[in-house]
Amino acid sequence: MASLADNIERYLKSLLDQAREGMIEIRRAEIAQEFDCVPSQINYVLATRFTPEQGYVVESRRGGGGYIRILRLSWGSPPGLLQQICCSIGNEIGQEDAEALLGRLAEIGAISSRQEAMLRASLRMESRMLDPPWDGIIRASLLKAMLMVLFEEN
Amino acid sequence: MASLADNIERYLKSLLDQAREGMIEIRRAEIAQEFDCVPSQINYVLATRFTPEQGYVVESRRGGGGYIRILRLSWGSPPGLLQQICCSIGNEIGQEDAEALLGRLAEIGAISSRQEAMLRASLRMESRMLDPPWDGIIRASLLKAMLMVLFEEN
DNA sequence: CTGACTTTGACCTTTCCTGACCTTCGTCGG
DNA sequence: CCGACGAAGGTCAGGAAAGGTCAAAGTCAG
Repeated sequence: MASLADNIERYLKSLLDQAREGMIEIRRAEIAQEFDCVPSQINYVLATRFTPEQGYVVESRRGGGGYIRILRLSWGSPPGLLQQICCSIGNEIGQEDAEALLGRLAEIGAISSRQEAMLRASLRMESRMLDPPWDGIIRASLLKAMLMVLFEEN
Repeated sequence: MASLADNIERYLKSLLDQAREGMIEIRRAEIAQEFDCVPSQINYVLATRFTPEQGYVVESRRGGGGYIRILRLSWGSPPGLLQQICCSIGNEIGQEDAEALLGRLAEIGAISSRQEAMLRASLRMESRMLDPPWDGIIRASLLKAMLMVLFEEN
């Protein structure tokens, strides 16, 4: 059921969980061999699941002794979290960035996966109904409203 | 007479009953094959019988390893009340009706007064930015999304 | 007979995976 | 010094594998 890309993603994230400093260094060819796939599959996974929007930074070096380094970005202290998020949303936000943000929130446990699913579904419904530029503007305001209400525990 | 759509609906709901977490993940093509029908019949069933108003949220992903995920909302207690509210909102709602609804939710303690204030502010912003009929539609969508997320305990 | 609900199929979009070919970097022989 | 070579990683396009959309045709109760 889970695709190869999903499995590689999970594996890399589990490595990140174990690692201190939220950083790991891998050899592309090694990972590819472990999962019995072509090396460029690793690039695909990195490009689709480890973007800055999703909270990761990837650097690499070619040539002999080359490597790929993955950093997991962390948000600052919980007190200012909501403010940081709202700031990063801005006045408008694209569908992909919005969903990446939800994924990130779920990953750090700020929202449950059920809440993530519902917010995602809401955003998609809203997306289908509106055209640019309204969709981005409304999406941003919807997201901020929902997060504010959600984090206002009680 | 039980139509094919009815049978598929019953089947999916029985899967949901068995599943923990009130969530199942299916492959469209598989279900279609089990019922010997075209895959798009599954979309029809989902679109007509698993809507948010009926207490369900559907998420999906395309492409290789794609899936369809169905979540059943718990709606907390008392069962039915929030679902009724959600239904009563309909496809669109006026600014006044929406604010009245928020007032009632705050009165019965379903949301805090801070939450009420924030939602009210959000609704007013939408109103200023959108013209009929979009404003009513987006208002309804935002309200329903909020109810779904807020009353999803856990 | 008519309107609402079902069912189907043709065509579309998204996501995944691979393989051929390209670029960068270290190193080693001349 | 320096240029060829090997060992990384990068790019990109194409084909395959899902699921989505929409409108036309079918069915059925009233």
